[in-house]
Amino acid sequence: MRVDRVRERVQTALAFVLLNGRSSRRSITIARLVARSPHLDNVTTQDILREKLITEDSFSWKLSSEGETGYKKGEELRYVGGVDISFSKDDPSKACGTLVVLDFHTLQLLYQDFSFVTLQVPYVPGFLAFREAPVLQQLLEKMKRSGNPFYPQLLMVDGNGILHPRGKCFTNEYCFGLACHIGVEANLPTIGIGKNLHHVDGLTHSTVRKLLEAEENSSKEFTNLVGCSGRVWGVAMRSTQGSIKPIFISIGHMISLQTAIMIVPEPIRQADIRSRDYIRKLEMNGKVT
DNA sequence: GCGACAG
DNA sequence: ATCTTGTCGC
Repeated sequence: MRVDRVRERVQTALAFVLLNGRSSRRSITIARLVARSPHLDNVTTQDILREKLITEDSFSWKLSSEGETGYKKGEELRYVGGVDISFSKDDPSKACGTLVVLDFHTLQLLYQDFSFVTLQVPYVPGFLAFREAPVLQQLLEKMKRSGNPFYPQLLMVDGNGILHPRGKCFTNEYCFGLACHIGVEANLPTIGIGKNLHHVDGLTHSTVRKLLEAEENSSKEFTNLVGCSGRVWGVAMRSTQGSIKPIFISIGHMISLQTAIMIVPEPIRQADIRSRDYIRKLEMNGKVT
């Protein structure tokens, strides 16, 4: 529809202003829209939550790979959670939030839960959390309340962590993606994994492509995402076998990048696959309306 | 000529 | 995100 088109444009313009801190040609109109936009509350919310963000390792467990023996069972990383959302192809507002927990050693599925919701909040670049976080947090809450012993020690999130723009990208102040958001609110270590690049600090498709080619020499598995400011925002990880399209890993909460990249994104993939699979089955049976 | 940018 | 088209990037 035409209305949707216009809406989309406005939304994009709004996001542009909010993300870049500057306005385009339509600045006057946009400024008015921004003034009464609910996104402003979202900005404030992000600012507040970001105060609690921890960007270092802050957990009691250890990775089994770094120690030989001697760790008690309870001290190892065992329960790795992954969250993702899949959408109905028929109705974009109908979605299925998914939480899975895998055994980090065996990658066996220990827990899975789904939640169907109708999302009202639109997706606006930079404010993904306000659309997707609530569902995922509910799934976590539900599991925690039930006293499930497999409650995750670490959560992998389909979306970015600190690789997130909000104005002055060259400072450390403005970055707080979905993974950070969930991590802080759930008080869990989180890792953000994006399948597409969110442009931050001069990082664009071409920039990243150059970065990947620069270290092409041995096609390293991980390539640091270095922005114009010199800051490392995360890493681009090439999917196992010479795949051209990398995924983007950035820290969410209570974990360092070095630790994060040791915990490869298999869990997220599992969540993604299962979620998609699940919603398809249901739609085949006509149980989703 | 079209449109930047997580899902 | 999801579907689709076409093949590539400013």
